[in-house]
Amino acid sequence: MTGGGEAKGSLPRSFYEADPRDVAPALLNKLLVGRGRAGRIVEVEAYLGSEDPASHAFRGRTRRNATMFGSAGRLYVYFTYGMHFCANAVCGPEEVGHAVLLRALAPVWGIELMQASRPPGTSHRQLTSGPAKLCQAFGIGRTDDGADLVTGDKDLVIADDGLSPPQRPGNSGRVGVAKAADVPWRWWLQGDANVSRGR
DNA sequence: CTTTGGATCGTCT
DNA sequence: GACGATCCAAAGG
Repeated sequence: MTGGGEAKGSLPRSFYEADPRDVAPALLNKLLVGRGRAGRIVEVEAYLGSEDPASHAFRGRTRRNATMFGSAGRLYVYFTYGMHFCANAVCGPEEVGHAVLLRALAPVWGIELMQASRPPGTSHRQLTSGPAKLCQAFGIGRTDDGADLVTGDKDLVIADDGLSPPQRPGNSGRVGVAKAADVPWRWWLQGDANVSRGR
């Protein structure tokens, strides 16, 4: 019995109600499932809200980042570089703006649908090997901001299929951030071909 | 293999 | 008006 209106197989909301530096590595080897597709999470980064100069939430709540200040277990989707979307799992208590950026997946099923959502000729390894790539492969866009990963109201959940997180994940500073470049809040599944090129 | 620059526009100052 | 939690193609070694 899971209770609480959880979608079948999805992680409980309590999973997300923790420090993003703990949630992030715990998300490795979980599955992003929905829209006829599934991918195993192989790379993540933690962002610590108002305490973190690199976080969108650092300078407080705005219209764009409002989802980060809401319930844990929702998806924060933002638009950047004039053409890309990236997706985060909101963590921690409400009003603190904590989140985990989903940086890369290993395709598991629905691969033909992912191919169809990416540019023609995209290789298997490049389907979901970056934060904007995986959003494109799953058809995640601005209307998915705020999607509930626990109830699956937008047909997107994170599920546990029994594979544990790696005991010894790779760990480094975060990619593409100018500020707080020293903190090692990026984790990945070592040896996985779908991890994005770091720095 | 690595490096560089263009694309493209919502958001906040 | 500046600048992205990026990606890709093209150019250079």
